[in-house]
Amino acid sequence: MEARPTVLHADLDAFYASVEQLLDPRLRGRPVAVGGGVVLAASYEAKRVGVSSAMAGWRAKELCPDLVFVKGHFSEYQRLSKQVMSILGDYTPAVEQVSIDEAFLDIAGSRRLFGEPDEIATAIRERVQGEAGLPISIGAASTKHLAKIASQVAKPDGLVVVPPDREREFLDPLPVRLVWGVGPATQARLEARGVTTIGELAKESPERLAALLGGGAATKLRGLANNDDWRRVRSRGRARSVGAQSALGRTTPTPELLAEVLGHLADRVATRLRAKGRAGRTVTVRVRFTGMRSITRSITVRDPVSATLTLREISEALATQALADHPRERTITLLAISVSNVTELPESQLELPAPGGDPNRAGSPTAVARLEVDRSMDAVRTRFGRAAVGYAAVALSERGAVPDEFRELAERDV
DNA sequence: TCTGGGGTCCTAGGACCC
DNA sequence: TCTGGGGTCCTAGGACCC
Repeated sequence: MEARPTVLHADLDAFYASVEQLLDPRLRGRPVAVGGGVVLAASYEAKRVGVSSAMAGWRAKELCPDLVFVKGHFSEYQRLSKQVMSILGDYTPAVEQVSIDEAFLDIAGSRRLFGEPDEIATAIRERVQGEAGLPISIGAASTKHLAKIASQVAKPDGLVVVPPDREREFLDPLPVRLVWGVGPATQARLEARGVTTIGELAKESPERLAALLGGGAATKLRGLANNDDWRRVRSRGRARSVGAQSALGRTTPTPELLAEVLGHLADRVATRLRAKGRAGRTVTVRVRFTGMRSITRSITVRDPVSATLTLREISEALATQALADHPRERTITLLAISVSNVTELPESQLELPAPGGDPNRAGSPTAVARLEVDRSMDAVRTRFGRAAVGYAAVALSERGAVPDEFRELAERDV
């Protein structure tokens, strides 16, 4: 273990909201929420009175009557994120971007050039503020986990360096919720046993934790609480699954509705897969009922799927089955498709026509024809934009959903 | 009026194979 | 004839993260 903090975690503060305040000076110092029906991001002025992301718009307004809603400048988020990541890359090649607004840096090899961790972190913060106009918090420590906790403690607009000889002292009094992997459910279970701080978690017996959380989770959590974190900073690989979902409000699931919504989702997912020359063998459909209860149905097929129509047919069959299994549920609130078991799209799907009309068989005339239609459509869209062409049933009724640009911000490379 | 949309990983049981 | 033990894959659900 390195005897100095060599991992930085850099985290832009209230990113989307900060960008809006940067773009429109009138918003500075005021509580701002990006979004409308639902809060996608909140400024610190809004967070202070309890507004948080994913909160229903009406609820946020209730908590904060002065709240200003803005629609969001999604291309600016993308641009500024790239600019910030590029600044980070000036200090080390080992940058692991976690999301649009967050990254780990391994600065073990940067000391000669740029100085001690606190000097590097300070320089980064000044440059991000000066060049991009955005506040960024940084945590510096010997491991990723600890660096991440340090940046959370540093927020907003701060820097926290944890010296290696004071890690326990730093960690022990903090709430368990700061441990990576402890969400509301785990927190509640731990607190029911009187475990509220990381120090208490670290002292828990392995047996008691395993009984409470299951063996795997217990081992992982004890490790993190004891600061045994071996994870390296490494650039992020490709996504292992691709999905899309649509919240529907309260809706009656007619066959027509399934066809329309799943058609749209299949189109999004399959288009992304084809764009990267990939396909997936496992298709999972999720149906959510009122009260956030949700179920999934999945199937793993022999030949990887990337044709829109094939994905749509499989999804409709799975959704229909899921609904048939729950005949008493009359209302659904969300439909989702996910494709996993992702591999390269085999060339054989185009080159080796097989006999028979089974669209699920790679190389069958039907399968080849479907992919050809898809490729033509992909090409038209590349030239004229997404709305230029689509399946008839997919002519998406705008359900007041989140704009596509926002979806794209969260997409990972397939 | 219960909150969007993109993901990852883990668990547990069953099927199937050797 | 019943028994073992290990490994892999698949499905469903759950928790978590940004």
